[in-house]
Amino acid sequence: MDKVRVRFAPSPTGYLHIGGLRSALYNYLFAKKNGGTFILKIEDTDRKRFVEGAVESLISSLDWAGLDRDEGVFMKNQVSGSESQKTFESENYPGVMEIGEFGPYIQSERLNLYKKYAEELVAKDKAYYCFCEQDRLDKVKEEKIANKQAPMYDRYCLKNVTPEEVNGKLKSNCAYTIRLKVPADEIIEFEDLVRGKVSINSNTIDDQVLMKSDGFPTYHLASVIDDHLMCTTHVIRGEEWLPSTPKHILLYRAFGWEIPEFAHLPLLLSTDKKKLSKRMGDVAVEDYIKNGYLKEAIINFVALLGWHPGEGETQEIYSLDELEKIFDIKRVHKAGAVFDLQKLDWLNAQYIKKMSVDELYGQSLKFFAQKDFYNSAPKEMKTEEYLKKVLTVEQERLVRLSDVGENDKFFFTNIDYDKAMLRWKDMSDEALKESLEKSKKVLMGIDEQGWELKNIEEKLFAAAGDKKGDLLWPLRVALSGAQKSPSPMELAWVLGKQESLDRLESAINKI
RNA sequence: GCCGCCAUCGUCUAGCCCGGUCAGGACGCCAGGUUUUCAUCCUGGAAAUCAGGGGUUCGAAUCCCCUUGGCGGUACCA
Repeated sequence: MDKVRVRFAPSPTGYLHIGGLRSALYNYLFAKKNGGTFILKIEDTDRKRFVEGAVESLISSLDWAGLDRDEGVFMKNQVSGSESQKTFESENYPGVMEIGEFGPYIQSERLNLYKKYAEELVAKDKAYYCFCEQDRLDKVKEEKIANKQAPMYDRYCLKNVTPEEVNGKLKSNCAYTIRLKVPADEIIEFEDLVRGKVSINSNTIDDQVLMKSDGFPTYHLASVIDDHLMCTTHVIRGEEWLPSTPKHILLYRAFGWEIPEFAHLPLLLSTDKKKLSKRMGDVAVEDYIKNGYLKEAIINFVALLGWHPGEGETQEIYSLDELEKIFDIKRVHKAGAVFDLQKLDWLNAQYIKKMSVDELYGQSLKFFAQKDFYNSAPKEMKTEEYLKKVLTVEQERLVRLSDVGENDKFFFTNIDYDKAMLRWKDMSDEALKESLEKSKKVLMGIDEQGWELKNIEEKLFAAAGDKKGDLLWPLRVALSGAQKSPSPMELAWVLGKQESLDRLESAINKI
């Protein structure tokens, strides 16, 4: 077999869709597993749906996820000078660089190529010029639907326009499209890597437009030409392409080109089992990044949506490295998978627990910076040391990075609470005051050097004896102003000696 | 409408190819335990008559057929 070459080919119509990320991931994993090449190309042939900045956004989401390309489209600042491969700047996107022998990798920069091949198809009598205007096309479609027929093009231009007329219209710059001449009564069959044998009767296939009147190719033409010229060996893409694959096969045949292998991935569905859409919540990878999900969790989660390593594998946590080793395209499911956030949350929490405090700190800073309670906190509560302590305590409770501090705002703000909250069970005021004084005494007895979690715990537990609640509950509330919080020892440790004593003092003053 | 694809706990799934364990795991849910609260963690539980119906077979989630349902496509969008 030729060296494996696969591609991810998004359209710059918005941000990277979570389903797109999964397609990219499966392509990437398939390439890695087989020692192949992973290529990123851009399908920007629809000028109406083009979104400014989308190419750059697509690239940055892919990079965030760590799906490194071997070839294709990159940001300029990513390209190091020592690349041995051919590199060149994109014509249409200023910040973008293309790397590889098969470029350009952006379809809008390959227009001449598509035109040439489309004309070749006409010359071979595999395609024809069509001069029909949209009005007529719409009318034909309406009639067919009214007659309960498939709404296909009626081949008017193939049947009624003579070659002389074609030449005349071409010379006078009439708008035209080029359509595929689909042969009649043919069963088109192919072997899909995940679905097995798929077959369709050519009579149900429309004479697909290949070149649009604006001079741009349609997806069908462009992707086939690219895949051939770029030596793509495996076309791994979403299931929505399954019905048009026979058109692509017809195209390969018309050109006399070798047909690549196909693998059509099941769709990602929202909880109502419909195709995952914006209405059901976030679908853009960027949104997940903003919401504090880790790339490890997203990759892990999305990998298992429609694929499983097989019998005997009961593990749920897989790193990208592991996935690269065990991925098998033949084990991809056929049925669509519902995208359910609960398991993602669980996975995310698992990965957060596994992080070092340094890592957690590094990734949490930008989330802290978005919080009002953090921004208005005093300087000493924004130091690296202080935040790392907060994070140490929060680590096992965090589900998303964006939650940092949310449940422990008292680490950053003045606290305010009702005196009654201080009371453990039916403690008297007397006993309560005594309890707080006792805590104060214990904490005062620990010097700054000894202000370590372990030491604080030891001393406080020793003082509490077997009536832990009597001592610890009032202390918790005094330090946090909250009923739910980390342990009072952790609170004291994070807050530091002075702040802890201050908060205790003001609790005592409430009584 | 027409064409195509698909179908195991609420969700992600193992098992299906090579018929023969109470159909296994994970998330979520419920209960209990650990714990000064919350979270973590541990233990246990409920949860799929394998979409339905027919075959084939001593025996079917697994093989065959039909039905139903869901999804996708049906654009000068990808």
